[in-house]
Amino acid sequence: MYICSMKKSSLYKGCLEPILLRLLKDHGRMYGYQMTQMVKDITKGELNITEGALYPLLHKLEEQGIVETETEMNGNRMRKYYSLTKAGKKQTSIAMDEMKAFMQSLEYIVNPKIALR
Amino acid sequence: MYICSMKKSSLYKGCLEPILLRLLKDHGRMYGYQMTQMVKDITKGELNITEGALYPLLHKLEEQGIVETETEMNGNRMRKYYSLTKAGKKQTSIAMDEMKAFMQSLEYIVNPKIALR
DNA sequence: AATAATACATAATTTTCTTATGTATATGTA
DNA sequence: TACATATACATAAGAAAATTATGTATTATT
Repeated sequence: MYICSMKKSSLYKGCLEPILLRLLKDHGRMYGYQMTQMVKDITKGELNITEGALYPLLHKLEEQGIVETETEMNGNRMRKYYSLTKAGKKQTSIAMDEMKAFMQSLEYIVNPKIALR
Repeated sequence: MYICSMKKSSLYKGCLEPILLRLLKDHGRMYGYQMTQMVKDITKGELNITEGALYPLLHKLEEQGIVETETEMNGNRMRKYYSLTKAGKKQTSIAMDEMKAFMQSLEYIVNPKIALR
């Protein structure tokens, strides 16, 4: 075998939806590009959401009634603002509980000494 | 829209490989079924690795020279033991660093007050 | 003037699961 | 003893959820 310069495959696969829900819960009303920048900022450059993942997911969430949108013009440039619906807030609450359980599970696995009694 | 009993979609998508590497790093030599049971145990039933995800991944890791195998009989029943190769240990070290960075990123997002200075 | 950043969108492809199915042995239980 | 469950592997079909590539267009920077 040979060691190649393994490209870091994305671990956050599967976590993108709860991440976006959390952002919207905390910041109320955001547009897509803003979400990518904010996630990059608060994770110190670690998590970079690709547009190909972001926009289709936002569209799906809108279809499902989790988020609702308002399109605004910033100069000549469009911004599509997303915010949680009532159902979306309920869903976010569930998703956050799941996330916390998931993160605890990862702790148990990655830091067994600390996590286990 | 209507609220359905949302099935918890698997958040650990993408994390399975580092999870298995961590297990093998900590426990040295394990067989597949044992990995599923151990993960279920230490996560208190939260993470349930399906066989359809587990075995193909183990085979891939073997192909890549990350793990090596020894087949043993337990009575009349086969067990295929996996352990990290030298290259696998190096890869595990990298994967663990990535995992920790990822987990920190999730903390930043899910617990912004605690995580941010 | 050219490049990078902002801001959206979508299609093709790949990765990585879930679900279903199959084989076989061992164990617990009614 | 028969049946269900647990142990132990494997693989195929399908779905989910990304990546990568591409496209349009405006604004800011060098």
